[in-house]
Amino acid sequence: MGRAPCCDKNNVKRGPWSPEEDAKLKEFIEKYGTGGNWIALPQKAGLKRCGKSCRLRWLNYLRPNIKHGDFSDEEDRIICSLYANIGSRWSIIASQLPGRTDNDIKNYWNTKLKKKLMGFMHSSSNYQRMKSPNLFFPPTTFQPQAINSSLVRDSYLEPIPSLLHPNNFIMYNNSSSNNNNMNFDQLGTNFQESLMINIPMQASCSSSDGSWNQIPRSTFEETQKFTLDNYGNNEGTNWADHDQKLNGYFGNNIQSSLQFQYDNNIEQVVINKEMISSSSSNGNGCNNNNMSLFNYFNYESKTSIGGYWG
DNA sequence: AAACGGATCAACCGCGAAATT
DNA sequence: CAATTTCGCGGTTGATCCGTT
Repeated sequence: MGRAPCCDKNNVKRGPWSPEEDAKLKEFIEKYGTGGNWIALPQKAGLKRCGKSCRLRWLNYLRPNIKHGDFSDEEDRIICSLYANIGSRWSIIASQLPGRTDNDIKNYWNTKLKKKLMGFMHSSSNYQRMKSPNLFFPPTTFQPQAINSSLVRDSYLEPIPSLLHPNNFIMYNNSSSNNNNMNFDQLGTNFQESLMINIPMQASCSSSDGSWNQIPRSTFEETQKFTLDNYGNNEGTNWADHDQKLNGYFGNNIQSSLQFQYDNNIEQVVINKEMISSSSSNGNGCNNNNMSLFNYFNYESKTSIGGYWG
């Protein structure tokens, strides 16, 4: 036996809303509010609609100050950066864009922005410009709104300096128990190449829930180049081998970030690294084991975006 | 002008979480 | 505390639009 339906589907109207229905719903809510009960609302308002349908119509279309139409470059930047950091948590992303609904942003991402981003990444001229991303995407003036979710709060409370700067996409989870629960999203269907690098934990850990931190940005002291190999590809992923290989490159006290380089038709990843202090435990409930820095690459199309897990 | 196919977006669905009984 | 109800979210659908052949 399945779940009981929220309403009698035979006796409710479905499909697009008429102007009359819109007017009824709007008038009722402006007069009496939702009463904290969407299920009971349609009957009170004289609508032959499911409560869920009323809620959706109000939230996505009728409530005041809804913004429809084209998204600005600044909104694009915010959406991309947040998506890269927290994935498809549309309601949280919407909370950072006044007037935009989660549904709108989701549709916009799926139909336009994702392609726009891919197009950008496919352009070799832009690829060159990515070497100096801040020239292409000047620092944003974005100031995050208050966020209630502790899960994501620490991931992006800092102003995001520029879209597509690799540092913006890097997240790590310092909870070793979650290490096998990688839940990354991939933009392209042609995903072929991944890279995961173990990095040590910072000496200090200020995450409120002990689970999420953002890798700090800093000046890098040394640059190491290498060409992506087949480690960690989508079929037969062997992260352990890959981590071991990269640990061999960098040792235990190296903090790394990634940049891209595109020379002579060979894609390379530049690993920027710096020495940081580390210890086995910092006394804040964070440990240095199983730290991972994660990025992945659509190697064939020279496309990259960050991921997350948790 | 008609047929076709991709793009768009409002709306629906089902699930887990939260609230209520 | 368990059962039930409601909410809120993210994924998906399908009607419509629009450009191309």
